[in-house]
Amino acid sequence: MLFIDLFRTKRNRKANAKFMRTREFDTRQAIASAMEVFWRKGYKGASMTELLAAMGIGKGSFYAAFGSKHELYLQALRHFRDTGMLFKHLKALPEANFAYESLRKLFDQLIERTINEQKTCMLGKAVLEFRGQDPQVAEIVNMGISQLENVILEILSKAQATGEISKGRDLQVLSSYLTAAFYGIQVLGVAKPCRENLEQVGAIALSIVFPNQ
Amino acid sequence: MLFIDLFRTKRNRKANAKFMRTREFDTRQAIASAMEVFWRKGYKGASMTELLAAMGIGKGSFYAAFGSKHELYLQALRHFRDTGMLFKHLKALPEANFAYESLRKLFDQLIERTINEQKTCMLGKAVLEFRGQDPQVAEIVNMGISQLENVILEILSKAQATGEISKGRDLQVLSSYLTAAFYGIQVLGVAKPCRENLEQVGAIALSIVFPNQ
DNA sequence: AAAATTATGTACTGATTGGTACATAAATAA
DNA sequence: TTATTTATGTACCAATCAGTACATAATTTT
Repeated sequence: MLFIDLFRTKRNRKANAKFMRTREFDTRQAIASAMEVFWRKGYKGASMTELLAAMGIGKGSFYAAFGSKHELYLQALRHFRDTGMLFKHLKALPEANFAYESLRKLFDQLIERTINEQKTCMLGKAVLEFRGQDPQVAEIVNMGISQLENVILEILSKAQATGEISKGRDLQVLSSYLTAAFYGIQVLGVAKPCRENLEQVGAIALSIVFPNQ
Repeated sequence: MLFIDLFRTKRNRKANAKFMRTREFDTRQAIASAMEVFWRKGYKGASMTELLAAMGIGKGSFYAAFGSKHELYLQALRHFRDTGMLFKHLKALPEANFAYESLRKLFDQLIERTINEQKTCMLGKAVLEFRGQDPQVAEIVNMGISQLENVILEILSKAQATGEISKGRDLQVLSSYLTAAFYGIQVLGVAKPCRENLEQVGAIALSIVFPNQ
């Protein structure tokens, strides 16, 4: 309910209207579908025609519900960020015993996806397309990347508590570093889709955090 | 002369014509100007109107000389690659004494540019925009990134010869790894333009290659 | 100077862009 | 059933897209 209200626009602002035709599509599902298109094609590369086809709705419904292509893009970016598309399993495994294992899995899945689907993190793609020029995009992306850093930081913190990582190390910087590696592998991976090479690169990136593995 | 011939199109195919009006613009300079626009805006984001304005030529001249926007983009990408835009100094300093210094400088300049101009490597931007879908773009980018890897590899090789890097290490993988770091720092840098953080990340990335620094 | 050839600028094209206007359909409260 | 409100589909819009056609300007060989 609260979720639905977020998407009410000018024409639709009376939240507790007494008379209204019910919406025939699921807003969340429509955003998810649009996200897939933006993810593949980027903002400029995705046309309204394509987006509407993917969402399965008409122009009338769309502009009543979302207002503009740009607004839809922001929603799609938020959806990507809030569903943690590229690192779901990290949150799903908060009790994983070994940080090394978790992060190794993160990189392995990343490499797999990069090579098989040429799908890179949508936030990274947005970063390069907008170069921080669009403040709204910038904020969403910044939050999303901080989120990834924090998830990694949590893992590293637990590892430090259990002794898997030595006490003196600056985990804040290490999580930034691993995040950078995360994006670097994607760019390199699309340009040169060689699994073996990427796995070696990932292993080196991790070896600085876990010198004993 | 050979350079000019590369840009002859259908209308212009008689290479040794006896009668011809001389071209009023410098092809190379025009490509360089177009490159700046593509670099900032991407392929889809750059309109012909913008490109022509930047190049300072009219439609007639343009289509006679280049054939299409896509063709111009390929030329611009090649120009970017062949002028080594983002790592000029690495080639300028082949006799640098210490590999660590050279690479440190590479990362410092990269961070500076990323933060000040939000300008990331055009090849990386092309990678994410095209996702390896355009074979011509893919080939140019692949070559360009290999070029960067090779420049780094050369530096590492010399360092291994002088003992700055120990004998047993796999330099091939290390240069791929540093290339990934190179791109990762850019993505992270545009998303979160914090110089201190990026410098620390860069230092960590290098520390695995030069554990004694 | 005349013939030959290419370069350039301009007017134009059809297709596509994101977005609007609006008539109609659907839903509910009265 | 009727009044009220919102959702939906369609026809339409101006602006912009990349690209063409072509007349004219410029250059060189003859």
